[in-house]
Amino acid sequence: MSPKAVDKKTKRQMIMRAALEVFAEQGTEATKMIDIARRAGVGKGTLYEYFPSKEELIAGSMLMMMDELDARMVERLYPLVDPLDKIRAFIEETFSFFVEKEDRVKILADFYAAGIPRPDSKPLIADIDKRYVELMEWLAVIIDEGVERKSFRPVDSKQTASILLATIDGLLFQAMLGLMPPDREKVLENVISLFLDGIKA
Amino acid sequence: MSPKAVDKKTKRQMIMRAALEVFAEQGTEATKMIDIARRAGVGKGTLYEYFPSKEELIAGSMLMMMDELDARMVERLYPLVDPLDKIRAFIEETFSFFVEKEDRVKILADFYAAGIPRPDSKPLIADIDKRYVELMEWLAVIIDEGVERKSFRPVDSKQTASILLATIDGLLFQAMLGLMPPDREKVLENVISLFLDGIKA
Amino acid sequence: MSPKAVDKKTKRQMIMRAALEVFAEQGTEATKMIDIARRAGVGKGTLYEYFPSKEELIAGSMLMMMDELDARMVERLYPLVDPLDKIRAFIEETFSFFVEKEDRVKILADFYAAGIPRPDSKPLIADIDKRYVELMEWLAVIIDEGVERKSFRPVDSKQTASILLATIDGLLFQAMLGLMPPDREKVLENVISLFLDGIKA
Amino acid sequence: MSPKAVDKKTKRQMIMRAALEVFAEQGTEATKMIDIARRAGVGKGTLYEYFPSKEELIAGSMLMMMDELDARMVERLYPLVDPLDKIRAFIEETFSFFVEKEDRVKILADFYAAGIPRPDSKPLIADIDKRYVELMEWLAVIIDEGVERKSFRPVDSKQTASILLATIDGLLFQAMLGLMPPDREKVLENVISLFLDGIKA
DNA sequence: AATGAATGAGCATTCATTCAT
DNA sequence: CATGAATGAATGCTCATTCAT
Repeated sequence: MSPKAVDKKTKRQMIMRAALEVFAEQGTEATKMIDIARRAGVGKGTLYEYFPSKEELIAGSMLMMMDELDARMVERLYPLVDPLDKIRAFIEETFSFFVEKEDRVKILADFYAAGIPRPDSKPLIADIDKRYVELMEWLAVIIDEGVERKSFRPVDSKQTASILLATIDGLLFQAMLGLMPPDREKVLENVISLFLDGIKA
Repeated sequence: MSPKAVDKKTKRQMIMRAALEVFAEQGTEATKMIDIARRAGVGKGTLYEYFPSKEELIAGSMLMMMDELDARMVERLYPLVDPLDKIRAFIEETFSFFVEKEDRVKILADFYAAGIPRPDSKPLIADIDKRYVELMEWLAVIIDEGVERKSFRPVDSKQTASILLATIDGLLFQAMLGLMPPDREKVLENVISLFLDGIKA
Repeated sequence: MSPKAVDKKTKRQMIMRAALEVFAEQGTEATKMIDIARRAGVGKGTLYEYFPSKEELIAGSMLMMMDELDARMVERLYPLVDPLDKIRAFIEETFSFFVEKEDRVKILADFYAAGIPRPDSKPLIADIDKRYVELMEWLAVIIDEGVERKSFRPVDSKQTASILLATIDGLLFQAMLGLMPPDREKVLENVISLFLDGIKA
Repeated sequence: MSPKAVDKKTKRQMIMRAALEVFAEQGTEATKMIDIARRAGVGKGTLYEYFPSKEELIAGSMLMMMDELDARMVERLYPLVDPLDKIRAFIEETFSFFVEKEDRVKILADFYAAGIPRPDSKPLIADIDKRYVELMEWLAVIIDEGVERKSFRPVDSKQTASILLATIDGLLFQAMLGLMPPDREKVLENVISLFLDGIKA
């Protein structure tokens, strides 16, 4: 990797980071290229040196965000052994990720919208569903471990993973709407407890 | 209510229904007023006789959809007594609603996006969060009933409702991305079972 | 043809006429859509009600011009019998057409450029070459008549037509550059005389 | 002239030659500076070391082409004595020049367009009309010689030159549109014969 | 009331030109 | 000298909205 290449890559990332900020504040649609350029501190034309179109810039930014979350997740879960700890950490980490950076959660609606398959045009982000499935399979492995260790009931691990992921997504959407209660700690505990013990008396 | 007034209201609804179809297919942003007009079989100008702007037409359509879901939910749950039956019916009904009509689920991303509070502009749909909260409180009441009847553990009913709603939303989002497994019946059973019994061995 | 249709067609022509004026003054490339709109006394968007793109507006205008010349030519030559008269009238009419309307001749370069076949993109005006060939064949018929009547030497009528047309075009290009002598009458006479008698002593 | 200076001049010409190639393929307007730079094998900035603007590069290239044609013409006609031979050679040489180099003829439309006087902006190539006039006068001298030697009728030599030049230009334009018949030899013969003997029986 | 032709504000994108290296 | 990354002025085109009929 020549120093040039690093610079180019770094600048690309800087632009995507600026874009994500503005996307979060205004939504991808309402965001104009000039807004991103100004936020990134570059000229409008410069954006097109790094991305062929607004669409690609959106897709790139979103994928970068996914990669960052993935990386953090791997790093966080790597040292853990107990499946229960892993799941707890998974939920915690996801929440932290989307809340720590101002408004990052507000990207989520655009993010999902970008993955919707439409009849006459490919989805904005091609493999968002594959990424999602990978995540689910990763969780499923953890759940399988738990089942093997007799920590969990013998559940359908894939569907259980799907449901857990759904719950996390759903809660993030509530946060997006401003509905999350201030004590996230307690919410987390309740999710864990509900997920583990159910609601039945 | 004069017959004229009824006609007006009916036509308004017809337009909103046409709009929802197109929104589902293309997303609200990509949908042009002319698309809606054509689908509704009216002229472009006519839309503006019934809605002052595209924004209001979007908001109106979404609220109509919410009202329809509400009405169906009330009708479906009204005869039920057992809190468990009510919750099961709630989940079932929500899924049916979003799946029975071709692609209705694809409106969801736009729907949530419409409710995001933005710094410099009010959310497209003003009270989406209140509606959401009402729904949650409704569910909370059901859960409270269950707790009272000792069917459920003594949980924080509001948070539990929030979590259940989140799970349902999340699963619908997965469906939106085309990830739902074909056997919704089984998914439903798993959700219910997980929600009731948790995962713990 | 309903009155609406007439209006639509008429307005389309009005726009093309305005466009031709501006094209002549500035060249097609330097002409902005807003220039044409202003000249036509309509809004910018209106142009797009009648033409899907600038390219199509250019092509349409040029074709209209060709049609006008064709129509005039037919009308002018129709009453004539003597091939020599026809050829003289053909040359006269072409010159008048391009000179009578201020600067119409200045469209010619763009006009021909529009017909150039390019490797990776179809020519702007698809059948300009066919139109040109038709014109040549038309002239060839006249020349054949002249040969038959023994007014002309037995020449290759197609090539002779090609050459005559070339001469006319070439003179128009000179006019375009501002090189035409003021006494067009005399030029015409010289062309006719040269074409008929050659230069040889 | 220092060796450096020669290099500079040589490089300038190399750039102009590259430019002409691209102009022929795409037209001057569609040609981007980067296209020329790549074809010339230099950086985009380098072009501006040799030409202050795209406009000047176009003008320079066109003038270079004219100079090349002039030089060839002088060399070709210099040994000839008979005015008829000169004229034949003139026509032949012009045709060869524009056909031998792939697509050179396709520059012609842009070339003429560049010479059109526009109301609010000087023509791209300032003296193209003067060059054209010089060429005509040169031809006129040849014709005068022919008249003097009684080879030609006593014609208006300037107008005759204009007409001959027009014919050549017009035929080149036909070639530009792809209309030239494959047997250029025969076309040439016909032009000569028509020009000399006319068409009259 | 219903319509759709007309409109122009607004935006993504292009590309000639500059200038730091 | 040579370069190409950076720039922003310039423009084709879209589409929500208006309003005369």
